Amino acid sequence: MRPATAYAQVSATAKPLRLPRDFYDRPTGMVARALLGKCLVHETAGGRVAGMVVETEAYVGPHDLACHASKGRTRRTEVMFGRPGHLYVYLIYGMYHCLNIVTEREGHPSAVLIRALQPVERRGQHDFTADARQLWPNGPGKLCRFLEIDRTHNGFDLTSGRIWLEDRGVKVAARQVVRTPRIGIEYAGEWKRKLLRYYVKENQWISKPRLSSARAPKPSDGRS
DNA sequence: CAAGAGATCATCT
DNA sequence: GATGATCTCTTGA
Repeated sequence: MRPATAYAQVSATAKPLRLPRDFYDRPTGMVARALLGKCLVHETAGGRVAGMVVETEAYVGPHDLACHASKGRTRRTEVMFGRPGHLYVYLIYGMYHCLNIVTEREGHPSAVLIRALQPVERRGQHDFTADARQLWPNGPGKLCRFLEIDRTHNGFDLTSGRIWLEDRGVKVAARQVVRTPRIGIEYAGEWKRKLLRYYVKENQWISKPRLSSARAPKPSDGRS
């Protein structure tokens, strides 16, 4: 028998359950926290692709200067003003997509950015350690490639259809949750300092942001 | 290891 | 016409 891997921990769980709309209809920071440990699944024409959420960021509303909706209600941000539980996907830097999940009541524009997944399955494949790093879902742009999601999926309803989030019984304890400022929002004034990024402590699949100020505060955490 | 540049385009002014 | 919720590669100490 192989030793227990992180994946084994993910797969040996209770009955999968698609998260209902109520899950997303809560304060955005709460949803960002609750998403840690949940499994994001895309049933593609070529097979199932799935990963466990290990890193998120909350974009809490029109007053949040880092939130796209703070610039008003436009065609791009329209989805965020709608019902919770839908995808907000946009193209960034001309080459990458970012996947967000709309939160809170209709009319309140807010969303959670999924920044990293721990890979669980890709068309029958369950071991990803030998993959090229480029294929890993350990970053907002890279996880969209992994999940085969692009802006054609913008507005997709997660409560019905071939993309969804489910609870596989993985519990992320409070002591395992690290909070830091969000990444790449230098323009956001006071809001860049708010602790709205959440990730699973010591998980090897969290993204590798370049901003040292946004890194985990404790170098002693990662003894290398 | 840190810092900088380039790729590349939809969206908004 | 400028910008950006990214990522990889290159350079240099």
